[in-house]
Amino acid sequence: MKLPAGANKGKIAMSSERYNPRTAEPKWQKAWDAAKIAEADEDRGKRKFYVLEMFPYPSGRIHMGHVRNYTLGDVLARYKRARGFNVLHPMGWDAFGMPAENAAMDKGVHPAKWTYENIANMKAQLKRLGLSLDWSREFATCDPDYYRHEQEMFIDFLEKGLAVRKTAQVNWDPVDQTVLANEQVIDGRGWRSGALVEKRELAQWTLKITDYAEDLLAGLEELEDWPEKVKLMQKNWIGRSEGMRFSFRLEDEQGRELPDPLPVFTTRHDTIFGASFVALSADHPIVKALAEKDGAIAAFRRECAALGTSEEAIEKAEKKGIKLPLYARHPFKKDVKLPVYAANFVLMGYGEGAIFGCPAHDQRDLDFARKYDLPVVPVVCPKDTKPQDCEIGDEALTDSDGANVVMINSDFLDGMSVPEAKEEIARRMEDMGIGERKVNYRLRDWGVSRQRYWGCPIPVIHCGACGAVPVPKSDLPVKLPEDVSFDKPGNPLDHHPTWKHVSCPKCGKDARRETDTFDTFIDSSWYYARFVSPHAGVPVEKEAADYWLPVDQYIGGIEHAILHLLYSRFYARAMIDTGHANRREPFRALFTQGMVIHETYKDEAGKWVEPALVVRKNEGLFHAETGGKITAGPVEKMSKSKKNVIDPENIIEQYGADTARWFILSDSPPERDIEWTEAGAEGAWRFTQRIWRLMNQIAARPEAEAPAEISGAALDLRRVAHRTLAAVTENIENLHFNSAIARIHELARAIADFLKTAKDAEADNFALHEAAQIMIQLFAPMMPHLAEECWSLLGHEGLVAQRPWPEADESLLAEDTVTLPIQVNGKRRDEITVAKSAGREEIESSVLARDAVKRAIGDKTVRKVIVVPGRIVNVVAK
RNA sequence: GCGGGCGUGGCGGAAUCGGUAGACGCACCGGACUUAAAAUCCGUUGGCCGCAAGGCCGUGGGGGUUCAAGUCCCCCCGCCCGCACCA
Repeated sequence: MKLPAGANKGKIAMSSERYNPRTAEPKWQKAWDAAKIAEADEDRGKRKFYVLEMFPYPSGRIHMGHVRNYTLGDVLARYKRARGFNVLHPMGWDAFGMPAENAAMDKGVHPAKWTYENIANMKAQLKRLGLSLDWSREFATCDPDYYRHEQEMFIDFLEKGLAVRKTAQVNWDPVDQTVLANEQVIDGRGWRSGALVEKRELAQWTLKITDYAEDLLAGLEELEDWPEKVKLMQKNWIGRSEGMRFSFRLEDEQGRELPDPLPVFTTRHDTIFGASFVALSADHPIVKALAEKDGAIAAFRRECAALGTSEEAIEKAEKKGIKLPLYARHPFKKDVKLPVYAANFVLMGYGEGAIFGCPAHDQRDLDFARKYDLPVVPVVCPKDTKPQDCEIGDEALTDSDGANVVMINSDFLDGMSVPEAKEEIARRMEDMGIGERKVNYRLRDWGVSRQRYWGCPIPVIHCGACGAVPVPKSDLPVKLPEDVSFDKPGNPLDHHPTWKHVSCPKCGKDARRETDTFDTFIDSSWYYARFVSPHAGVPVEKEAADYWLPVDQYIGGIEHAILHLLYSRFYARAMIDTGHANRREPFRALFTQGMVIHETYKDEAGKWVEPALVVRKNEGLFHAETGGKITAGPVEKMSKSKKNVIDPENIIEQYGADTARWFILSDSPPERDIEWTEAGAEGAWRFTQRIWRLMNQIAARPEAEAPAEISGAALDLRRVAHRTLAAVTENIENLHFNSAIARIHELARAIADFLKTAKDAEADNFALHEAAQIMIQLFAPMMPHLAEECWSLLGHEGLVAQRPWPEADESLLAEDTVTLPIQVNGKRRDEITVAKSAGREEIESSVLARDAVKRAIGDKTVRKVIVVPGRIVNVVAK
């Protein structure tokens, strides 16, 4: 658009109305939909960028955490598109799970109806945020077309032996009436219900994640763009430890040797000469067998089972045991028999469920030995202590550093370092054929059976004759029955009159369908891969996966550091081994965002009050309705229970999506918690209006051709604009959105200042239009609606959303003069502006000639002048 | 207990490599415009001393390395997070 100089000038500037997001935002959202800006290009010749945010559970309404998560992803998606990438930015729904069943029980709504209605609501809310999502790829995990592939892959896992049926002690959530995986038990309580978890023996389907323990650990090394914290948490969770598995010969009280030796696991085989007892888990098969004949042992077992696994329970729990009528022969001391106990601190699920106790060098063993008056023999001694002076008090000596300690009281090991002693024992035990080196993991296999309705049916049929038979793939999907009732506790699938009664696919006899459904974490373990070919007849279409995977940037909350992110990494591997994909790591880069937090409020009665009802006056806070005094409490994660929730819907209604997006990006770096404040939101709103006024002023000026010569203030403005462009580009690349926003504020200020004195000259108008255009493009990823509105106001064609990212002019980034701070003895005293090309001597002499410098030097002698080119000058004087 | 992170004005935070500490925003205060309000605009704001010029102190505390430390090293304090009887 070219206007004659002066046309419209004044008129527009005077009449610049306020920017109205309520009309502008829906308009541009429609324009984007029509232009399909967010749909990934099928052209696979282009560089791709797959940005994914953790998909939401369709609870019914979006919350501020979603706004933050999806805004972060959207900024990146829009930016990468402008940089010429073929961007995949999809959205779906993690739609199975308990809340839908709870709604069914509370309100009598069918889980499917409840879920799909919630999805519709939330989708509309997400659209109002102006997110550039490729909705053509949308799916919900409860769509039979999604879960049929999950069933198919499970059948492949079964064939590969990656899925097995195991009877195991499981975590039982008595409130949700279902099994939980280890990862889903937090501090002894169910992750969802918060109920104290009980232990139960149950047969259930298990995925062999432990087969990949080593590879899951090794793979962490390659994940350079994952937060160290998350990698460390996964590493600790996998919990690799190197040690030995070896066996004791056992004798009964009459000295008769038992047929089977007793294997134990240890990482401190070097301390074998300090062994003074052997301890078995209360759930060890030997203890179970003995308990059948001995009431006291049976009672001890019951006592252990009753013990909770919560933090307090473990901390308070005394080391306790019961002597068993057995002895273990020491492998290296001929005549020594060690007493055998069942002990409450030995876990059946780790190692062999049996240990040898060396009290001098393990705190638990020491506590136990003191209680039962067992010998405490030190076998590792600090180098600076004489062996005969080495005594153990209430604290075990656990230092095993080769440099600090030495072996004592250990026959052929005496004088060795701990690593040497370990090696020697390992060698001897291997020679004797009683043990071998072994690596143990803390990680357990993943129990995936859940006794629930609203989940993916496990595609198996139990036949009296044939056992567990996979449903033939041609019969997939095994669909959930729709006519279910929730009036009885327990699993509605199990109660259904007909659903489970089927014939065996193998022999045709009457059989029973598996009524358990999958843990919903399975659904979310491979959804990222489904997005590459969401309508394919196979789980993942190979060519699409080869092009799009892995996810280039994954964004979500830290709370999934272990659960979801570890399961997904396992699934990627299992899918390779079953021929469904070929990327070992699903997420190349991971970003964990902080929470959205808000001040809490209480009224005089101590009840929580929602922020909307709090009025701020000079004298303090008051209740909007009752007028009572309000006390502000700590700033905490938004939660319904504390009522400190801000509904994104209200914010969008009041200020528009751009303001919400801008504020949530501006105040804190994205990995940290951000406090939502009314004042901050208003600040963001004011900024949108300020931009709008600026743009109106510029629009009133004619766009000019670049003049041959440009100097003075116009040149300075161009410099600021191009420098801001370079800085913001780098900030976005590094996800430093808060800093990017600070730079954009500065550019806005520079444009406003320039406008005060700008003439109606070609150079000035050119610089203004250029700066405006750059600024619009810079904030377009963050405030996309306002950007389009300004773009069109300035008369540009098309959509900013489809414009390539601007390039900074290198010649404008370079400075010809530079201002150097001058320090004298490390303290800043003055500054000097010199030509960039100025030499060291030149700078030095002009620095020393300055009054402020002379004053600071006083009567001292200049020893040295340090000139760091382009940085600083430091005069050292004594 | 084990492992990890963080600590900068009234607040959120900025500060590639060690190189002007406090960018930018919020809040506050002062001013302009207005009959008034809203909106907007301009300005001040780390602390102490000083009329000013300027000086001294200052990134949780203490020590160290360096011409120079928020940044590197050692010790301590405080807060936060993860795991937790894992042999």
